[in-house]
Amino acid sequence: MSLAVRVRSAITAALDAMVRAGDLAADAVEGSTWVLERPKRPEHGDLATNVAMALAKRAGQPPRAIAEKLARALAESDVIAAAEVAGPGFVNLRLHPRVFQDEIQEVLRAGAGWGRAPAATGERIDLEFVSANPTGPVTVASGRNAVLGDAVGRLLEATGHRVTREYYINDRGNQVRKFAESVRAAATGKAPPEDGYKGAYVIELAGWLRGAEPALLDGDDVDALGRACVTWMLRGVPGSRTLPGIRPSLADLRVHFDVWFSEESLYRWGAVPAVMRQLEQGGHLLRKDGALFFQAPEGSVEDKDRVVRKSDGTWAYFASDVAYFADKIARGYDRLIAVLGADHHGYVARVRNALSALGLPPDRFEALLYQLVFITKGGEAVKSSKRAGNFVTIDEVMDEIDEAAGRKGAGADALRFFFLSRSANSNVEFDIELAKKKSLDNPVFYVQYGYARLCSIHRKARTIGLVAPARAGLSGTDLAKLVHPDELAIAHKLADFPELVAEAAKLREPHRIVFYIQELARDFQSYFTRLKGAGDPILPRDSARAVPGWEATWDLDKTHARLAWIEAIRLTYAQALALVGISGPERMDRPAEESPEGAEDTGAESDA
RNA sequence: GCGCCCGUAGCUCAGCUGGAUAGAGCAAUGGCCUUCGAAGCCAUGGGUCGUCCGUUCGAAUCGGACCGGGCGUACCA
Repeated sequence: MSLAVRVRSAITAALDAMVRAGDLAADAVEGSTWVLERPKRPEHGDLATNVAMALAKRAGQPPRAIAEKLARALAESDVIAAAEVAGPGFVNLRLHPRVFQDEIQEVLRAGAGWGRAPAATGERIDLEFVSANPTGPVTVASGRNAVLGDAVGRLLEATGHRVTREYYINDRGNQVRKFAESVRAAATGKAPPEDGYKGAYVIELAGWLRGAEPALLDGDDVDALGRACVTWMLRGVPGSRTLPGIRPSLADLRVHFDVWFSEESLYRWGAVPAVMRQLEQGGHLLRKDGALFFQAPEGSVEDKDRVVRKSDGTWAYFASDVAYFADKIARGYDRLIAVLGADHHGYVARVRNALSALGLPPDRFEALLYQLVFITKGGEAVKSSKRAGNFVTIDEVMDEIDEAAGRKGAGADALRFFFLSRSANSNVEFDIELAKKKSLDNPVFYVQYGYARLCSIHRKARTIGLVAPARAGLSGTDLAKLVHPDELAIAHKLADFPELVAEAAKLREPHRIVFYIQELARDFQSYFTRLKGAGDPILPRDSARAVPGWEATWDLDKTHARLAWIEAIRLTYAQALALVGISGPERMDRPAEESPEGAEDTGAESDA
């Protein structure tokens, strides 16, 4: 049983006892809502409750009077060591160390399942994210979408939902046509068309298609060429750094999809006209100025009429979107989540209205909006545009950081941490120069270093013949040896983890996990360093072990208890990192120091 | 104009389903490595929580008005 549940039931039992003793009216307790919270200040106890204040009105007693009686009644409990009344009527609780020690056992018993709900007990969720136009590489701006969507997916899975990760490929329409025309122009050495794509990758793609798809390049089927371009954009050009491919780039970020859904396929299967016919039969389409509009349903204040077929006879993107969402619902999901930049927020009402018009449940659609990423360079705003070809790709950022850290994947870790360490509601400024220059200052490395150190303690323990009891079961380990206040406090923090995961998943807020990891890392590092200063090492030092008969004076039980505790921390840490897709390295070597400027450098000035 | 998001320390951000003396990282200053990992630890300084009004025993948190910023309000996607 979890710590919070144990404490809550102790309070409930005490309230019941008060009712039986006539100290409290039964109907005051019935249906009341009160909270158990972590006080900010340690003097206020391990936990505190506002129950006395919450009951005061209905009980017809002053909060402090109820609190006093509750504190006395709690004295009977075996989980609460002390209860005292404070302030306007808070009851501050101090728990028996045993409660925290038991929690270590809970963590170890749960193992890799710690913090996770049983699988496949929740909803079937379709999670659509990224879905960036396949007319350019993955930019840092899309990276935020990718990382957020992926982390939310991990959270949803951890809380028992079945998640399909989906990328909607806009592989038709104006943008793709323009892209194809730009590639064709580049292949023949011509200037790109007006509003065409100008990046270096366009030229690279053209060169590649010259070998791979010459017939398409020279033919006159722009749509077919467009599809080929999209295919190669997704897949990447072998060996190219300019065109690594959307799919491999995302894979480097540890973002994977179950479904790559083609917009064009909705037309190929006739889904768009079918859905439009249905809307028309329902009287939701309106002809105006030679175009066809979707009429927002009566009473929907949110949105106005939207074009579905332009006056030139082509379908607008909104037509395929309606068909797409209808298709998703037909696939039987309980919930459709789309991760969207804030610039798409108007889209939410549009999709909901269309679903209602089709007689489908609009509430199944949920938008997860995040604020936009502003790219700057040395503080100056950079206008990012795929068409103009000036953008920052996640690959260049990841490569740069990988190199600085001397470890493949460090860039993905840093990027993920950067985007996930703030709420989706806050704007992000991404400074290219800063990101590259200070890449090793990213707090993710602090967090990872903390993980590596936990692992290192286990390694060291093994070399002197000690094995964390956790790994072989806890039998014989006396967790009562964990008495250091920090050890109990950290155990308490571990106890918070499952509830935190549930909360973060419910709110779709992975940044909560990131903050938790940082706190856990800090708490342990602080404890560890201070323990060293206090001359109370976890493991016997080499010099101590050199003395014959050292075992007689060493408290081996305490060491075992601490190793079990460390394993519980490591496990929680690993689970938390996995939830946000950040790697937990077992070792981390400090990257080679840059040689001090000019130290050995008697040669020419650089960049003269 | 209307709609959504934001305004918290010098900077970047947590905290916002109401709780006690508002937190972290970076930056600044001063300490701490002869053995378990110093990418660290400890300490100090730094805040009218945009402004005003309201609700409440209690407001950074809820409501209203205003100020400032971002985004949207396309026959672009």
